[in-house]
Amino acid sequence: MRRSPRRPLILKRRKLPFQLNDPPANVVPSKEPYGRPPPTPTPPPNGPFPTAIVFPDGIQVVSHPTRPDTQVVVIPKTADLQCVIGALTAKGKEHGPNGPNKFILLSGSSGGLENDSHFVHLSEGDGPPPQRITGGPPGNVKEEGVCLDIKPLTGLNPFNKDLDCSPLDDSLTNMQWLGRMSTDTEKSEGSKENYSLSQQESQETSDSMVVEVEGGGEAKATLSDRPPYSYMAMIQFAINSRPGRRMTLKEIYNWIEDHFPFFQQQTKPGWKNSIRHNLSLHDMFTRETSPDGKVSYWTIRPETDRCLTLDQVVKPGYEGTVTLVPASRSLVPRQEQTGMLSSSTRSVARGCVRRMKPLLPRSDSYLVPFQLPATTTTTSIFLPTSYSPQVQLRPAPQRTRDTPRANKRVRIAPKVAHVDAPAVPLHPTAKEFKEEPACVPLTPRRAPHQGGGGGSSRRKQRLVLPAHEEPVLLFQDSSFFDSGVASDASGLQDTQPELSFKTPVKGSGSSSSLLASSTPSKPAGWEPWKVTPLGKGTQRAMLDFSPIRTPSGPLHTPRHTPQQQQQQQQHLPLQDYSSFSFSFNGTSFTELPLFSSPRELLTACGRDSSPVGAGRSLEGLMLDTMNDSLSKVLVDISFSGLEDEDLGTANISWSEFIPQML
Amino acid sequence: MRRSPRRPLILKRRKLPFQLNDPPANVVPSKEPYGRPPPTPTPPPNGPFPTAIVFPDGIQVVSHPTRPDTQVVVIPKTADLQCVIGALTAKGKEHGPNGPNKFILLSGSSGGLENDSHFVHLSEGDGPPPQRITGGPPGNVKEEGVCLDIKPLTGLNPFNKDLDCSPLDDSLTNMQWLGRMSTDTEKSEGSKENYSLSQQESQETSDSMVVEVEGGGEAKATLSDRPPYSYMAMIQFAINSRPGRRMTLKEIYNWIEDHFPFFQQQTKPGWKNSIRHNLSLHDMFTRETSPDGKVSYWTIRPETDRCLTLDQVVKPGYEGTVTLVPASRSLVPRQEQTGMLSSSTRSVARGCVRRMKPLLPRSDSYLVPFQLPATTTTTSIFLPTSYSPQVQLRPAPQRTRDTPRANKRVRIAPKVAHVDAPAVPLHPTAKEFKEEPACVPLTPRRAPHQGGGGGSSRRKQRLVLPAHEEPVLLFQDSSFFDSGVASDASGLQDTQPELSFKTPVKGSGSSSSLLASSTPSKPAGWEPWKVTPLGKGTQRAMLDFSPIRTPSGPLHTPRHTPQQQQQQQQHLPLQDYSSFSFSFNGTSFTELPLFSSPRELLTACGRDSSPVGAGRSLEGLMLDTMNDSLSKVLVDISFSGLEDEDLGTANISWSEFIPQML
DNA sequence: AGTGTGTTTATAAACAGGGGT
DNA sequence: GTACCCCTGTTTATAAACACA
Ligand SMILES: [Mg+2]
Ligand SMILES: [Mg+2]
Repeated sequence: MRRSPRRPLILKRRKLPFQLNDPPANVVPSKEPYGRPPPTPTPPPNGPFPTAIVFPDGIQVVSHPTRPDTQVVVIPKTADLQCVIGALTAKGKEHGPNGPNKFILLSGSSGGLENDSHFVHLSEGDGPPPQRITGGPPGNVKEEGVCLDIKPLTGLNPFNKDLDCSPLDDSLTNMQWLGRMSTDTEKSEGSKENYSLSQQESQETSDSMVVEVEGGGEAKATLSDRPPYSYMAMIQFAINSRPGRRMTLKEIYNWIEDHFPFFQQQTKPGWKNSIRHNLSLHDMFTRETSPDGKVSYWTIRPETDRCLTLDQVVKPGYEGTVTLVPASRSLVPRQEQTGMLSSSTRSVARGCVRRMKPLLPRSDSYLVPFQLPATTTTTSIFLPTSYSPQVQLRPAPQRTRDTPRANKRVRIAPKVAHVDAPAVPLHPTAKEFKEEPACVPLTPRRAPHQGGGGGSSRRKQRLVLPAHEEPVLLFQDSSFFDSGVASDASGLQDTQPELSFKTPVKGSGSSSSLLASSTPSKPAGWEPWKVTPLGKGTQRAMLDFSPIRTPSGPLHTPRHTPQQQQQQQQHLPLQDYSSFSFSFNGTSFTELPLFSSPRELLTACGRDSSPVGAGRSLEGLMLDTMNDSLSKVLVDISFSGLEDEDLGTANISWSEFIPQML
Repeated sequence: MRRSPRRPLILKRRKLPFQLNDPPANVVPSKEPYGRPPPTPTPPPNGPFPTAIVFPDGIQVVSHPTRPDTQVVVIPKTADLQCVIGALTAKGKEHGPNGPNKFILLSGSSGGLENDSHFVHLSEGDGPPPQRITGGPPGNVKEEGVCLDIKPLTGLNPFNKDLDCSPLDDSLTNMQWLGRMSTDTEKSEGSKENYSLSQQESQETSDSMVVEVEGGGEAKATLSDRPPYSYMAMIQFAINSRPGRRMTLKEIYNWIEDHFPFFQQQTKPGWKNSIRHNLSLHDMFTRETSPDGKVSYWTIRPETDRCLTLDQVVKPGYEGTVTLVPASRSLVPRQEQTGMLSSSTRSVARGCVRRMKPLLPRSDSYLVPFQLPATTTTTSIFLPTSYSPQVQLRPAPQRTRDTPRANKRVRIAPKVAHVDAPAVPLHPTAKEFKEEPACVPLTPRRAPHQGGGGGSSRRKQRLVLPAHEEPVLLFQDSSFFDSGVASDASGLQDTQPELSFKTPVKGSGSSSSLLASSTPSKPAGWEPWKVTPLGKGTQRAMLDFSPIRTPSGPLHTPRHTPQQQQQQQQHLPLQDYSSFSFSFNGTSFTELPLFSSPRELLTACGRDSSPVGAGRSLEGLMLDTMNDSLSKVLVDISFSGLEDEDLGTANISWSEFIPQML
């Protein structure tokens, strides 16, 4: 029934199409009613889970079909929270620290696993201070880089505190090459492009060669599967992998081919067209010219650069992401890919014409990427710790009974236009920041809809303006996790708490100092009124993005007391939540160490062109948390040491909010 | 060979594909070399011109196949300029003021008419003060609206000075309804949508009903042909047709269907998807919400609104553009189109599934649209005369022999972010404006590439930054007209000299007063250096957009002395060029009352989101004038009174530059 | 449950223009 | 010197996935 072979590949909430290379049918769709889009084909349901262990209240825990360290917990709506926690605890302890320690929580409401399940994958380091991944040689690290460990959590036990993260044991998520990029900064740029290309790439990926591609599980995606990242994401990965944070088009091609071998196998160059298209389309990518005017480099506009790198979004289930340039590729001259060969030589290379496979859905979830400012490169772009992405682990609010729904107040930190000049000083004294005004200068556009009252609720997807009339955004019940925050893991679609979240609450407005670098001045000519406040009225869930714990040191974000002025809830110090903790709000998670998925990291700034458009960049912090059901939740739970204390902490949060939800 | 039925429709430089409804072939293109896009199919050549009159030097004048008032002049490269002028004069006098008075100038170099000829259609009023089209009732005109007459020039004789332009005799380019929109402002908005819709539309198009659709020529496009406008253009037409300059989605649908019946005939709703896509994609379209929050209106961001209306781009050759809601349609409830009918009712309406036809190329050329600020509506958006689009008719510079090529200096006025508040005062004292600095505040982004010297020559299409190191842009020889300025008339693709051109030359920067409304402040965080200066280095031709003569009064732009600081040429007062005059530069037209085509009007602001992005809005003023050959030029020459004086004026310009060209 | 509206991504393609052969 | 081809870059069109009211 699918008519077009060119069906767009949607990274978000993929319906697991998995139909690859359908021949160009091009059937004339004479059956579709006029004015109505063709119905979305229903994907076949996922395979049943093999082994199910039934806990009290009907809670079932089954192994994930593809991820050995993950289990799926099917929770009936009638299940008791204590049973859920008990089951999770039991399972968490079952295999010890090396056993499966990730759980996908699924609501059993719809009679089992739904084929269009949207998983939220929360990966949160729960150890004492999380390990910090420093960028390569220690000398290259200019500031305190912040790294939230997103690995299978095997490194999160209290003993794994090595700061360089080099020997992670999961080969599929190997991040050894993380620190390699810091060396040889700005080396051989603009000269001997082919050679320097190989140098840089081999340098970047030399350690990756140790990864065994064949070592994967049975159902895992192969190397040649299409990566679950959008073109925009991959381009960012590529560019940010370079010390200079710039790349020529050819280098981008090559980087993507090297890291996502799927594209090597494409016989048609359409994907390159798409790369170019994305570069041009999205304003976040700008072109610079070498001093001699000979070479064009693509860069990421600093205001919009969230320093996304592949390592931050590396997904264990997808092997291709970690993969590696085969030695034969990374070291040989790349004439073939770069068009250095004559056209006749290239002509013979073409063979069977194969269409692009649709994007592979992430097998089940993805680990949330975090902005690791300059940990992988020695670029001048470096964020002081106070600017680093942080997620505040907030305690569950003392949910008063007043508002039946939509009472969890969570704020989204405005995207602080990322100052990538090293001249930007650290702001260890960030505690003086006021909260609301921080948003205001950042949102000159898409401004607070101060016009009419209601305003439409239709949102620019994932853009929510912290309207100044409601700087504190409200959660709505059962809207948090379903298909929302991390979506279905189909490729970097979520928001990331980038930089330190001012979590500006309405009130004093002194936070502009950090924000001055982004978009301090409201552009003339822009009229904030009347613009439909995206997400207004119907906005459901907001993450309280607060400074996360600084990985290797004390928290740099003491001034985070966001909602206090407008909320009755207590705000606990962050340290109390350094371990796994999240909470439900009503029937949904409400305040969470939720790392919004990197989606907005990738999308928010894409089309925005102006620094004043940082108002639009703020869209990047909107969470995809506006769903109504918490039927499907994927949560990585780390039983780092299996201490009951940690579980107890989690227990507090859960026990407080899960009852409403289940 | 064309593989995909979904071939995009390119409005610019259409190759006259005219292949409509090619069945979904989807042939596997096994013959295309790897890495190389399939070759563009060569369209069949245009039909031969029937009757040719040969003038000395081999100059041939033939009747245009489709436009009765147009003749095509094929000029061999060896032809003498005087012969060209003589031929044009003879032909111009041949039929008197009512005879054919438009000429398409074609270079005979390539052995005749090329099938991919790109015509530049210059329509320039040459009478004394050109008539002004006032917006409807005189009382509604708030400022001196500027209207460059783009009609068949029959109204440009010195006797046709009526200010309301109502009785234009060309039915195909009927603009009678221009003034009608001014009445009933803000009428019945948001209430009884269907009814008010009909009201507004019938009001808008009531006079258009007199247009005879069947009266066209033999080869003319029919009503159901696809309009030559992009979706973005049509949306702007639609929205700007409303007094409030806002429309709901349904209204946009209906407006487009009414004015472009082609879309009525579409059985598949893909075009609506495209409408929605364009609304979302382009930042120039924003959504507003009614005070009660019930209705969403789509608006055009004021900074980016150039007030384009269909009447400004009305093209005589395309009947669909002027056409008119049949009475049966505009007055009946529009349930069928607006989805008011039940789905089952709609279902029966679907019949044969027909694919969208590709965009019709403009039959030959198009009349350049001008921004007629608020002439069609009584909206508050109204440009004072000094802000109105203006083209300066500059004298041919005394071309010194110094630079063999690229010596014509023409500047592009930065797009002054369009102040649509009537509060903006006129600036009759605009002569004090300095030239360069005006550009600077407008181009905070895409800024002057002050990094390396050369910079890449690849441009963001039609965006040229007046790099501050070269505020005066240079023409390159034979680069002006071919496919450039007005392109091939495929749909609103060109730049328009919008607002008054500050033509900021490097030097004193006092022009910011007018610019203050647009984007006075450079956004923080934006780093202008290193951005590849689009069009730099290889930019070929720039139009010297200077204030055009005010239609019904003295010129309001006395301060136009753009290049003088940096050029050796004399700058004549504008009044000297009030009549037809244009000149060649080297082998190309150089300084010209050239109205860049409306393309940039439509495209420049589309994706830009920020007022600071006015720097990007400046792209809108980039001309598509970067071609290398002047092989094909379409020029409307108006022999308004057939006075030899007028021709003499033209003669001066021509004689000075045509020799190098031909 | 279905439709309409809105947001994004993917893909193909037209075309410009530089540079190489 | 020119024609042709490839590469890079810019836009537009179209389909589709998905959110959400
Ligand atoms: Mg770009
Ligand atoms: Mg928009």
